[in-house]
Amino acid sequence: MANLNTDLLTPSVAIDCVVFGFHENELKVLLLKLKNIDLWALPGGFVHKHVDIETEAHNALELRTGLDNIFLKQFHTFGSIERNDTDHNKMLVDKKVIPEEWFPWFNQRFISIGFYALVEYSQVKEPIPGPISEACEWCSVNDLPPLMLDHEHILTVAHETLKKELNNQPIGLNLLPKRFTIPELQSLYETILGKKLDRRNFRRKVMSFGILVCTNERRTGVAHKAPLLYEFDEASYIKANEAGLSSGW
Amino acid sequence: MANLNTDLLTPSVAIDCVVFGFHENELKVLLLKLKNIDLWALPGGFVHKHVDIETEAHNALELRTGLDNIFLKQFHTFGSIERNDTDHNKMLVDKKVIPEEWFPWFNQRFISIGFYALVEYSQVKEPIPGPISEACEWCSVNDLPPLMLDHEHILTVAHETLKKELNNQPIGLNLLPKRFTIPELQSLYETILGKKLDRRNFRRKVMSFGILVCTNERRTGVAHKAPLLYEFDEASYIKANEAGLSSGW
DNA sequence: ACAAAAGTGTTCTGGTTACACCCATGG
DNA sequence: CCATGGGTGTAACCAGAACACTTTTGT
Repeated sequence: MANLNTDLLTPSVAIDCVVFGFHENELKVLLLKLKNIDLWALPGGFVHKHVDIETEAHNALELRTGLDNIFLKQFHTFGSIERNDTDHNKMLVDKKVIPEEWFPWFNQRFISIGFYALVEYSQVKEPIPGPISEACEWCSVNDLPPLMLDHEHILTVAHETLKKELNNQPIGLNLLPKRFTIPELQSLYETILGKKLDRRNFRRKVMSFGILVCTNERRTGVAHKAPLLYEFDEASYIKANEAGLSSGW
Repeated sequence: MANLNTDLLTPSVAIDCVVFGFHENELKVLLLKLKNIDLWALPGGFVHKHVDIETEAHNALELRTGLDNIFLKQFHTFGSIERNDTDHNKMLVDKKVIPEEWFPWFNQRFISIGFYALVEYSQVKEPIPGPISEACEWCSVNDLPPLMLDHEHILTVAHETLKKELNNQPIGLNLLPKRFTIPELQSLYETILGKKLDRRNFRRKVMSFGILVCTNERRTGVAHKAPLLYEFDEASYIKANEAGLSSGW
């Protein structure tokens, strides 16, 4: 986007991606730091006229993470008129975050389609900043820098959605390395939910989903008793994802 | 929209509303029949530049139903490039569904934000057709006429969403008259879910939600034992709606 | 009186909660 | 050898599923 060929883009429509990762028992989000100013933004972008919005979201994330097989899900579309803030856009020009020529495009009324993504933290070697940013970093959800416009709100809604999804779907395949221990999986759940769970009940419940395969190998080198390593059985995992976990009516 | 002042509209963005009603034990949807052609469409429209998308959806429905206090919820945004179909739009011009001047606007690449609405069937006295339609009618979800573009898909996704929402939220306040019997509420649930439920278990479950108030009056005039009339306790209903019903983690 | 639908209760089962206990490992 | 965390078991409890019986109404 060193150049902005607005003829190729769908007017009024933007996408924003909330990319979740998990590292050192913290839920992280991938954020871009804008140039010349202490303000951060969600990765995202505009929608080319001939490209599906889902594809465009994938492309945006591939540019930032280098990964091309990211779990992505649309969760909400943000269409308040207050998202459009001329003063904010003028400021972006003043601070040379965006060139002046881009002002008219940026100053449109935008509707933004929110996606959330789940990625394995360690697979993102070096997050890549975009044309209007000077850094791309993982930030802890509990300790966010100042975010532009309504991006903090978008992030919150994504997090809420993720919490709810835990009741309907298994989670972990996209956030954990191939092999992991049950306590690590539990820590992921606890981190997303923001509360402690009972060890024994957690184990029983996730085992009952029938999506975990024990590899009879153990994580070595750590203190205390070496925990068993598990993998997801991908076929069952996908099936559980489609069918859903909860009972209901 | 007898006139289409495109300067006032947000390009590329449309909204489509799936309006559910309940009548004679059938789940109904409000549909518009296009002029001069046997093709139906969801109510919806375009988004004015200075109007929130939620407000715009409300306005669209007020125009069709005359109601201004409709329960509305965004459920998905449809952004496939295949939604844009030039042949289809040419056909609309040929058949004089839309005037030729409108063709360029209609033939844009559109992203459509889907909303579903729940309304009390009997409160919609006479559904009102719009500028490109000659009729506005309730159609049974199980017996749909031919729908334009991807509108059947949108409708299906809305119905799927509604089914899932039944597990998290109480439903009925917006679909039933003020007073109703438990069997009527059950019939609503059965209709949405498309399956039979056990009378006794259903009653116990909905009563446990603590959102129903018994009026000690009975529905008279019907055959067999006169059932008791209930009302929703709105405060509890709203609380249940926000807090959610299922337990989960 | 009888058919049909409303209203109430009971059992059985499976999942959730809240625990106690033993095992392995690094320090 | 002991503190710490991993792994397993179990009793109490509650919600959902399946089902039988009584009550009330119109015909």
